[in-house]
Amino acid sequence: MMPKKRIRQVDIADKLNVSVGLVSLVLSGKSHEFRISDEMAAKVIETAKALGYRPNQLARGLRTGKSGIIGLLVADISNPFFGKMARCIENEAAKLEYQVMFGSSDENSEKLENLINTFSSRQVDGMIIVPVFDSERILLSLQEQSIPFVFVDRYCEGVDEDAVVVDNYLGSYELTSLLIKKGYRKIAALAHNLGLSNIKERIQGYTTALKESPLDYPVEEFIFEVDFDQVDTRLEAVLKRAHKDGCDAFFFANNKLGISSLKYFDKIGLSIKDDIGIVSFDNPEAFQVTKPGITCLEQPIDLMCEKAIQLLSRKIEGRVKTKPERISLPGNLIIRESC
Amino acid sequence: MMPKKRIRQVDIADKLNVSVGLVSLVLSGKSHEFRISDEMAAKVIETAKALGYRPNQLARGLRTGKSGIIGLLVADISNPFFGKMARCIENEAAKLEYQVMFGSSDENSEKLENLINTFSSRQVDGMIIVPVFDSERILLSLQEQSIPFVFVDRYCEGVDEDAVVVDNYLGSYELTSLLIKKGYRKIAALAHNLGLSNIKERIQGYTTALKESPLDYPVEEFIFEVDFDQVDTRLEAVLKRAHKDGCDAFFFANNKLGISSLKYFDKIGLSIKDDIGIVSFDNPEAFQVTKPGITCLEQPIDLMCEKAIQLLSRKIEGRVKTKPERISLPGNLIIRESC
DNA sequence: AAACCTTGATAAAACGATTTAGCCAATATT
DNA sequence: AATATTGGCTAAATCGTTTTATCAAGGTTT
Repeated sequence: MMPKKRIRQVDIADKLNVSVGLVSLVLSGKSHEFRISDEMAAKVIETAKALGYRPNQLARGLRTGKSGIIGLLVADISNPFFGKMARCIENEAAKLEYQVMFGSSDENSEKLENLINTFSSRQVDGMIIVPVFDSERILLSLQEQSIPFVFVDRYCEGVDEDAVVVDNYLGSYELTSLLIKKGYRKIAALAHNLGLSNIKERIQGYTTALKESPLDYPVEEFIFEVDFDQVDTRLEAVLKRAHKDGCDAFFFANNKLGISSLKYFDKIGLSIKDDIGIVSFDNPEAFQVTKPGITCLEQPIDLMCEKAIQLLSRKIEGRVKTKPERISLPGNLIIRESC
Repeated sequence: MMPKKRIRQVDIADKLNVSVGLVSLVLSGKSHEFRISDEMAAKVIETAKALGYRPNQLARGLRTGKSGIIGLLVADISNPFFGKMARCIENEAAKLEYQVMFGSSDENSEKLENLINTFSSRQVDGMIIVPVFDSERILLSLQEQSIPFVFVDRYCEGVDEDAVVVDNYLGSYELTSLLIKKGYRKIAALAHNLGLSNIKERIQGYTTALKESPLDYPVEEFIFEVDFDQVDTRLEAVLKRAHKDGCDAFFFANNKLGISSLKYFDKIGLSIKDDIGIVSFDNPEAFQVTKPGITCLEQPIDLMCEKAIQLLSRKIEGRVKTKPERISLPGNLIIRESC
């Protein structure tokens, strides 16, 4: 069986005894603009279809300088939060005829750097980036390469670019206030990296809510940082420790920590709602099916992605814009039975 | 501030007063093969680094005929099962210096066709495909284009290509047998599309286990098909109906149905384990944190992806191979408290 | 009849790499 | 001394498009 060669514009041109240029003009819809006769145009389109022509986007991209690809850089595509994000970005990008290429940084700035560099090498037209800790340098260098990008979920302090995030401060403030209102007396906060912009804001909201409350204890002593790769080794101990120190409620700064902790509470034998109160950022399915359901702050991922692609595409198309925007969208407080 | 032009090989060549060809040879590591002097090679590499050269993969791809991109076509990247898959494919692909571009078909053959066509247009070197119902035609046409691809999770009956799947039959057989052993008398099965190869096998395993058991009722009458887009409208009624008809246990053919049903059982007021027994395919986090935990069959996603990329890469590299393989890997039965 | 449009096409130069054929010294071989 | 070999490089074709400049032929205008 023959390997069957791909059909190129020149094949169409040869068949019709015309030039490649003409074929190109017709196929890219410039017939009228370049006064190609309607009959000729029709013939070209017809044989293109008949031969099963598909444009070679590599060649087209090389010539036009646009690859039609958007790079999506998340911490981990297998995290349902980023999975949802990927899906929303995919949908929005598709509307503008972009394809999405993704990469997971694992919250590691070196990996992020590698990904950014390969994506740049692949001539992506723009990137949607979830920046990680300590990635300022590479992001500044990306700026210098003048490849358009926007931040989502978090931003990088030293890098002045568009960003779309949930209102982290308000969300945490609401979650924490709820715990306080319910009568919990000592609330621990857990986060995986206190250096990230979104986490900082979340801790800020948490702290402020407590400071404004009648509760009076050294809040800072009950903010715990448990890195992702320490979940298996340290999380259980931290939870036990906090409980032993009198914490009767927990604020989780993201879904991973919330979910993992659920397992440990069960193991330790602490009953949620009866023994301890719980609130968390994000709204993964696990929070919806577990009993009691977990009170949480759902992020408007679809809206965030819509905005992000809007910002990105106008950058790509070079539509001017005075200053980078930092868009903050309200989260959705979902009250369940965990507190 | 200047737009700062990208550095090309010719810029390096000009700076050193040599030809582009030489620069290319050096940078692609062919110095020795083409007897470029070590000092020259060193100079090229040095200035490449100094100027911050990054190869243009579009140009390279156009010339070499390899884009370095693998297309991943799943049903929905936001489904944690496919999210995990994406992550594993990403990791395996990275080892071979491939980037991954993804697309979600939503179990829709038209969408799949569009995605396959755009991916083909983008010159992906190969694709990992989760085929959907009624996609035989487009897949055969892909075969004719001689673009390498392998199936994962399911295969398409009429298309003879490599496939990597979990042992669906055995997994379902084990899950169902467990329910039978626990003493449940009437077990309903729910699936979202009985036409898919993996679902067929799962139903086969379920049916066989029942037929081999002392239980004696018309099994076929308790196999329910609830499409993804009918979950909100029909699932609750189906569950109620089955329970009213005497079903005391449920077999779910995938995570989506299992998770959604959990919510409805809660709503209907049926207590899992006390009132009904439950088993499901897949092992999403929701099954791990809910109480009681859901007994399920975990798929070896990492292994499946490893195999899939192996098969794909050997196809891409044209390494001969007698016949397409259909690899079936054993699942991992996880026994929890839901039955 | 010369000058001018108009219409409908073509030819050729890009885009940035890879890759092959070949050139010219200098050295080695017979 | 003539020829072959080797080392080190260059020139040019090529990948499949897009895009601009150009051209031929016919129709209008003076």
